[in-house]
Amino acid sequence: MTAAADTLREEGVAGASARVIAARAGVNQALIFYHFGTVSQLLEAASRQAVDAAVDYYRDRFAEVASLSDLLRTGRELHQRERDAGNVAMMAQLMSGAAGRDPALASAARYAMSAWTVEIESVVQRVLCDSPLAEVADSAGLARAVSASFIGLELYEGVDPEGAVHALDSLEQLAVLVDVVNDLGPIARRALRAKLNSSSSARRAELRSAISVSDMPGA
Amino acid sequence: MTAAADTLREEGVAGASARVIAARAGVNQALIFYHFGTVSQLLEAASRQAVDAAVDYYRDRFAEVASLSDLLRTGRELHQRERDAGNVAMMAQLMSGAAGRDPALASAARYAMSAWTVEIESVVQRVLCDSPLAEVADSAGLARAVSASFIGLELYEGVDPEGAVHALDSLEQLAVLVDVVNDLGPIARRALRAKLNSSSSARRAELRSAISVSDMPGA
DNA sequence: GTCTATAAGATGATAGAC
DNA sequence: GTCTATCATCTTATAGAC
Repeated sequence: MTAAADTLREEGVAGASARVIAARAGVNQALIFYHFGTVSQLLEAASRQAVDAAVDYYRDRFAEVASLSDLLRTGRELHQRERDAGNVAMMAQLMSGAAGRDPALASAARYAMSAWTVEIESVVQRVLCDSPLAEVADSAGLARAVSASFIGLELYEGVDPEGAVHALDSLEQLAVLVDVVNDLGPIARRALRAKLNSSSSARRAELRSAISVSDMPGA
Repeated sequence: MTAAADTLREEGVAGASARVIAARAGVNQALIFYHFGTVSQLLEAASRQAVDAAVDYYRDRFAEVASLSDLLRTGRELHQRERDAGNVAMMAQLMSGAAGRDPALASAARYAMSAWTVEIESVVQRVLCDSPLAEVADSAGLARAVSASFIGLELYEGVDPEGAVHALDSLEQLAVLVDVVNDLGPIARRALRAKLNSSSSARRAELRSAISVSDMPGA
């Protein structure tokens, strides 16, 4: 399973054949089918193990995160560590492999994303609960968006390393924006509420009429 | 080339073999090697064509974008259209295939990302130039981050469609945040400047000393 | 340019010895 | 459980007829 995970990380799904993995593990190719049935099922088992280990490692650390700047610092550390470990690359490969309608890889990708978003969501929710950002931030959706974005950035890094660093830097700069709104407190909260009533509710009304629910509050 | 692009979109890199592509085009497999040399080179040519067509289509539309809400509306439209066309999925497949050290696919992925970020960057720069956000937003890095994030979200969508919609919704909600800071104008600008001096310059100082450049303005 | 035929190799998977 | 040996199948890629 270690050999499978390493091969997936370094060679991608395309290079993760039974023979390549078995050679890396120093065993015979037939063993893979004896123990796991198919190559995809081995990759699934290996990635589940890797994701579980990584998420377990961060659970304690996540629990200590109390503020937004804590979150950003932990996030930076997590990204760098997981990047070096190659787990993000592994998830990216699982997801692109899953697009070729491989049920085992799809299941592995779903599991990995779910494991991460569950943890991230609880942290985001805790940190944002008494911030004006709670008005606009949906922690569940946000956790998924953050996870997915990191997958994309990892793939981008494989293709244009300097560009990816550039992109990450600019996202960090943008985090200052969140900090500012947070610090602005009641002023920001009032401005956000006003915005939400004028723009967003119009879109929501469209949505509601589209699904023929007519119990919206009087405009 | 159309058949190659379609196969890449629908079956992924793993399923994009010479025989599959040729069958889709209704021609013989050997023609691919006659015209393009290798399968990867065909995929490269096909993706360049698709990217060029897509970017050309949006160039005029991008030119009309004048405000931040314009940008968000165009962005939403672009995302939906390109998603349906499958171009984001194609880029995702190119990038994950490139991770397996395929030079032609890597080149194709680089070209696609570059083509999009060049266009997006100019729009972002134009829209943000007289906004307080210009203080923290690096348009080049931001354009790359946005492009990469959409790649990740596309892959995620293939694995968990409802979750991906959720993630996109929450990003749209978060866009209201940007709107608010924009509207707050001078107040936000002052708060941002203050933040940048206190937190970010410390990090920049670390970086500068790390690369042994000592010409930073007196603290 | 397009085809048939074919080489030369990789792949997933199984059968059976040990 | 682990191996060897083998299968059918798929792969890229080339040679040569038309």
